[in-house]
Amino acid sequence: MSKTDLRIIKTKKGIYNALLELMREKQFEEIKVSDICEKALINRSTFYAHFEDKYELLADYINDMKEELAFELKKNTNISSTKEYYIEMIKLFLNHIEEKKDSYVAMAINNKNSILSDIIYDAIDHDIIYHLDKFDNNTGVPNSIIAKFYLGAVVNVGLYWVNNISKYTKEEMIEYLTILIPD
Amino acid sequence: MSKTDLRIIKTKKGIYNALLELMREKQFEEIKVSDICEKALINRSTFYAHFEDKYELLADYINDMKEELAFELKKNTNISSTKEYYIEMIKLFLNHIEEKKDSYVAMAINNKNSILSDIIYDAIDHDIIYHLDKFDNNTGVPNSIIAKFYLGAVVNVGLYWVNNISKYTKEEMIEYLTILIPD
DNA sequence: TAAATAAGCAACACAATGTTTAATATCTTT
DNA sequence: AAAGATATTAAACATTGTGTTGCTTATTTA
Repeated sequence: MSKTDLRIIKTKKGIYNALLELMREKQFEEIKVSDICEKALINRSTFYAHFEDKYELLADYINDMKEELAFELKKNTNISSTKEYYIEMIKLFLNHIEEKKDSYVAMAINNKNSILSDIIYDAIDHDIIYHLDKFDNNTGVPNSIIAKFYLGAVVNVGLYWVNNISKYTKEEMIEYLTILIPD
Repeated sequence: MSKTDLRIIKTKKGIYNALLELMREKQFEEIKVSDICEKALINRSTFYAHFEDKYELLADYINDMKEELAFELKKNTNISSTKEYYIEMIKLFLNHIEEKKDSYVAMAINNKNSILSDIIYDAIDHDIIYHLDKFDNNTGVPNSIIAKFYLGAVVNVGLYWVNNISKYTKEEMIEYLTILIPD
């Protein structure tokens, strides 16, 4: 298992950056493979050597973000109570947004949050249901629906923050969500 | 101000239906203008007489759904309390999904809920903030964030229902949401 | 430094888009 | 029901972006 050729790493990184920049300017659909190549300073055939098309490129990018987020969320070892678990999750989630701000904001600008939702839901959804199943539930509401409810709530607030990231600090956001989530 | 030519109404309707059918089969991106025309039994130049491209077509369709939903939600005259307002909203919302099931399910199948979220958020968002501003808020959390929180929650549960519409009845969904929303 | 391989270049076929024209069908109006 | 208006058709066309290929050049690895 030899390491990847430096040139490959370099061009791939260039392609990703070009995509990100372009997504800040216009909708993904309007972006041409040739635009990406122009910005990344590579030949078009080089692009096709690495990706089938721009959709695969985006999928790869999204997948990376998804994996990174999922990796971060795995750090949540707090299993004392449901509420504490949620809060810890939220902290990890907002931290990650703050760190990868550029990617998140570009996605938010570009696609009306839809891609972002996909990323986040996929990363969190399973984990949360699995967690809920470990606790008693005397509400009469199926766990799957409880999970969707709070997941949707937190993600939507998170997205709002991505779109208004200068308006509130991360600490304020955590405080607000802590209040809104019931004990 | 004369009324619209019957031919126009007919072809536009045909185009919308064709789009809907195709979206049940494949992703919007994969759908060609010529596919739509083939299914709608019209000439391609006719399509271009009505729409700039398939994106405008989809935008128009989405806009119609948005307006219909917003129209339904206006029927919410319940201003007694915040909770009752929410519940009434949810009922109108789920009713509308049930009535326009075909459109919603096609969108859900097709685009991972992203388009749907746009439709619903846009229709509800303003209304909900406006409503919240009329009541006292002693939680310490800004109204805009409270709105995003519950809106995200309800919409996400709604989307889950769209994707699993046979699993629970509308009445069950209303019951669950009534439990999850605090007094 | 030699061998391997990634990137560049240029030409290509191809598919789908969007436009235009004149002929034809359908609708509206009187 | 006929005349006039206009939406639709069919066919041809230019254009654009895609994806591929064969060959050359540059960079990296070992």
